[in-house]
Formats: sequence, C-alpha cells, structure tokens
Amino acid sequence: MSAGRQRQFNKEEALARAMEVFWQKGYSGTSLSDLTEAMGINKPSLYAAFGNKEKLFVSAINEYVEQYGAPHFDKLLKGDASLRERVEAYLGSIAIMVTNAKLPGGCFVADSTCEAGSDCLPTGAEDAILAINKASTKAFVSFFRNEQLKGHIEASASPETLADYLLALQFGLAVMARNGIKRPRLEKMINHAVINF
Amino acid sequence: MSAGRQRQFNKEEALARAMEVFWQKGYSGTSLSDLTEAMGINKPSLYAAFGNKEKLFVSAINEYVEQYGAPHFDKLLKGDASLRERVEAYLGSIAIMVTNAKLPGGCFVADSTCEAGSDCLPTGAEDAILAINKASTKAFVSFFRNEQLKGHIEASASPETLADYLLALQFGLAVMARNGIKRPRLEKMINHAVINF
DNA sequence: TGAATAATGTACCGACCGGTATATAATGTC
DNA sequence: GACATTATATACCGGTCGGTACATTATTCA
Repeated sequence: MSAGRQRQFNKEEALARAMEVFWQKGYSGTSLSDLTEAMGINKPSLYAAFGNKEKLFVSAINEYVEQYGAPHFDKLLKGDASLRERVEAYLGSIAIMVTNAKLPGGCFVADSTCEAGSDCLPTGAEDAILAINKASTKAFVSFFRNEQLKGHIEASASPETLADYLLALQFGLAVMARNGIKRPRLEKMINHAVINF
Repeated sequence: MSAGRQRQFNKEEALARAMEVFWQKGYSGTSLSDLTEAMGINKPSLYAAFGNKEKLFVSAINEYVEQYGAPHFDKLLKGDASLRERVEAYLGSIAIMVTNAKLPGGCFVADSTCEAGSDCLPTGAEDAILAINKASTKAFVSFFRNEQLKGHIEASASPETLADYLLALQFGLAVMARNGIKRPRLEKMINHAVINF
C-alpha cells in the first residue's frame, strides 16, 4: 500500500451513481454538481478518481454495458428453445429493464446514441458510444451466422441484416420506454416483432 | 397594419433555423447563443417573437412534425399497393430523411423522446413531445383498424400492437441513423422488418 | 517521530447560461 | 411633423458551467 490518505469513498459505488445520473439526464443535461451530489463526493475527489466529466462518462457507459447490457445476451445463447423464442426472451429481458421503475428508464446506450453527432459530446464520449454499438452489431452478426450454420435460419438470410434489425428493435424498445409505454405493451409488440425469426 | 417598426427577419425562416439547431443538438445541448447565431437575430428579437427557449422549442418541434414528420404518412395511405409495400415505402421514406446529409441526422422527435423523462426538459417541452407521439400512435391505430376492415390484416391482429411496432421501428431507424448506419443498410433492414405486415 | 504522499474541503477561476433593462431606430396614425 | 408603437442593438443581470489552487487532514514509509 502506497503512502498517503486513503480514499474515503467506494470508487465502484460512486461510478454506479454517476452512471445512473448520466443514464437519466444524458451528457449535456448532467452537470458536475449533479454528479458530485449523487456520488457523495466533491469535485477534486471526482477529478482525482475519474479524470474529468468526459472520462467519467466513458467509464460510466462502459460500466453500464457490463452491468445492464451484456447480461441480456445470455438469453440468446442459453437453453434449447427455438431461435424465435430466444430472441423473444432477449428482447423481453430488455423490456423489463427499460421499464424498471427503480432504474432511470430507457437505455443509456440508446439515449447516448441519440446524443452522438450532436456536436455536444466530446470526441472520447462519442467514440465510446459508437464502439459499443459496433461491438453489439458484431456480436449479433456472429450469433446469427452461427445460428445459420445450425440450420435455424434460411441460408439466403443475411446475418448482417438480422443484426441490424435486432439492434434497431432494442433501440426502438428503449425509446418507447422513454415515451412512457409500459412492459405489457412492449411485450405484445415484441411478440409480433419476432415473427420473422 | 399596426404602428411600430416592422420585423427585420422572416419569422418562419428563423423558426426553421431554430428547428435545425434543436434537432441536431437537443434541448439541453442548445444554448441561446446557438439559436440566435443560426437564426441571425439577437436575443430580444427571439424573446419578442417566440417567448423563450421552451416555447421556441415547442414551436420548433411542431414545425418539424408538419414539415418532416407528417408528409411520410401519405406513403401509407396513397396508391393501390399492398399493405406491406406501403409500410415499406413509409419506412423507406423515413430512412431517406434520417440519413439525409443536408439535414441534422436522425429524427428530432426520437431524439427528444430520449430526452423526455430526464428532468432536463421544461414541462411544456416534455408535454409537446409526448403529445406528438400519442398523436402518431393514434393515427397508426386508426390506419391499421381501417386496413383490417378492408381485409388486409387478419381479424385476430391487434391494431394497437401493430401501431406500437411501427412506431418502435421508426424510432429504431432514427437511432440507427445517429449510429452512422447508411441508407442501403437501413433499407435492407426495413425489407426484413415488414415481413410481418 | 518526522518526512513524503495522497485524499479532502473550501474557495475560487474565467466563461457561459437563460433572460432582461435600456436606449435607439423605424414605422403607422393622427 | 408629433406621437404612440414596435423592433433592434448593446450591455448587463445573477447564477451556474467545467475545472482548479490551495490549505488541511490522513496515511505509510523511513
């Protein structure tokens, strides 16, 4: 252990609080005061631990992906259900999250993607968002390619197009949640949307 | 004509410029300086003509709906093509718009819906956004109900669910555009998404 | 028990935020 | 032309923005 006073707060918990604030209010809508208040620390501590607003945002959105994004993916892979059932479970899992009243509502990545290209985000933040979406697309393409090899999808189908469709659906779900649409309606919609899987 | 100096700028053109700024940068990301610069007027003129930032935003997003939202709806109604073809034309028309390089990119309403519920929007702005989405949903429901009467949709289908699905699809398109996906990819995705119409 | 190191609290920085007071310029009415 | 009326331009308001200097408080190493 190096010398010096030790940190008076839990860095991971502080990051979780910052994530929630950015998730709810967006990058432009979030001020340092919002952050320090939610994190329970003051500005010098924030800057010492996380760099600056931009770097904290990047850490926050990557933390979001780990905690609230990636876990849904298991629904696609696990179980011996049909492809359609697994996609429905995947989107259903997202629907639960984006309408969870204990969370900020909607999807942090979807909201941030809408802020991308607005010239209001620092380049590092924008790059992080686009990288996350690229990674999601890549994972979806691999997934569908694999399902195709297993014969669960027609050979003529395009994994890339299916990946885009799935990503667009989950973005759509997220915006619908921000629009106040509740889980039962989203689930009916999902049930209709997965007909073509 | 009443007495007094007459306005030195075209109010409709100034509103169009304001709309573009809000569309690109969002409510929180747009400052009065951004607005006055784009509109070519100074702050007192802005306040005299449009009230304040919140009222200008409401005027701007309603102007957007008239100019860039409502026109696509014709693709659903006109022509003797099949329902699927008309929905595909409708979404294709939106895909052209959200990827038009001469426009701010994406959909102003979708972006704003993501800002809704963030506690960063004044109530008037949030109300306007939700009202627009309610109106869209209502129009879609009427449309699908009518198509059902004409026998273009199975009697067991829910016009409400179809409406939610269509709105989610166009939100998804908008976010995908902000994510940098270009028109050809969106069109392939649309072609797949409309299989269930 | 120092000395070095690191985190914290306070107070502050210039810049910009949304919004407005005030003075001036331009117009119609009389 | 006098006057009321309206728009414009400038300059300013208190408050907040993201970020930091500085002094203080803990902590480890010697």
